Amino acid sequence: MKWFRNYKTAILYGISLFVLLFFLKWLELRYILFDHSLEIYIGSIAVLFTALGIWLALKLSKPKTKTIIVEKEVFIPKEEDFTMNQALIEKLELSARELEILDLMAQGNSNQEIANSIFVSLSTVKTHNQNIFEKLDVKRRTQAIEKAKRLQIIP
Amino acid sequence: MKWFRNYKTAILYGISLFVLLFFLKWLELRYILFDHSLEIYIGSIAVLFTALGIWLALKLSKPKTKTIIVEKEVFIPKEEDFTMNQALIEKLELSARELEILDLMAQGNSNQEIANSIFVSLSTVKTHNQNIFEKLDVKRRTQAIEKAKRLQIIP
DNA sequence: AAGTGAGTCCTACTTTAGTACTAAATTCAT
DNA sequence: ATGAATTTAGTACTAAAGTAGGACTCACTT
Repeated sequence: MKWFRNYKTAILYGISLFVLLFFLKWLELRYILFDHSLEIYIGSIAVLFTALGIWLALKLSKPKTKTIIVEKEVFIPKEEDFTMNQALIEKLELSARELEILDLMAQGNSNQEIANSIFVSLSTVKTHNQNIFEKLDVKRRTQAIEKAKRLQIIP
Repeated sequence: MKWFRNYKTAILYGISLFVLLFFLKWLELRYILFDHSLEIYIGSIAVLFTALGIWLALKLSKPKTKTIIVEKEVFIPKEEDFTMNQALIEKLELSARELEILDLMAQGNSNQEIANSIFVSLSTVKTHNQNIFEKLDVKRRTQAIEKAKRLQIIP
């Protein structure tokens, strides 16, 4: 009987309307000598347009939203749990290009391979490396990779 | 009088409807003789009852509740989620010494540093490296580190 | 006792990485 | 438009890494 609870008022309205129309009909029969079909027509109009109004309101009204925040433990896969430590990157003053090279470095590429993939010379990669090592305060590429991963600068 | 409170709006609506219809009836009695006003009367009925329907739906219907469940990701620090892929290590035939060196390598140590820390010569480390690279099918230490981490051979 | 595999160490060599500069073109905000 | 930062590229050098052999010891197995 859930539907009844939900539409209780609507049903009550319907019943009251029916009773009311019946009462009016009775009034009409007793006091008015008018064309009966007109009254039925008017009543039908009223009922129909009330229904139309209800339908319009229900269909067009914006639903009142209730936001329930449910905390759910999500096991984040390793490749997804990486959130770049933007603040740290800025503090270390690592440029976008340097990060790009750092990433390629961590993937196991040689300087020559990095140079080829980003279309610059080997010299340029080496220069970037120097800056990266200085900024990260490391001596070797392997240290740079380890530190960058530990500091969440690269995945 | 609890029932009155519960169905107050419905009753009030019923009364207002009654009053309204009575008023319309009165209007009808006064002006219905003029045929040209019938269209206006019907139109008024339609508009009024549409409005009533809208009002009824908006005021009396249960508010539509749209429940938005927001799954809040709770960061689970995977402290020691590293389980060494023992099966894979055996398949790759990596010895304990090789794993030890691989680990030190991944921490950013140079071959000389590795040699010093495990009290062997640089040559020995290099020999181990050759075997590690061959077993992991890589060309460089950085690739070895990347692959070993990816395959969960080292943390 | 011979064989095996892991670990050790070596020489000699090539390749790659890294250092220490210099310097120009480009980008970008003030 | 000017100055700072970034990106680019170079030379010349040293250091480290990697390659390709060979060789020895030791523990363990067959």
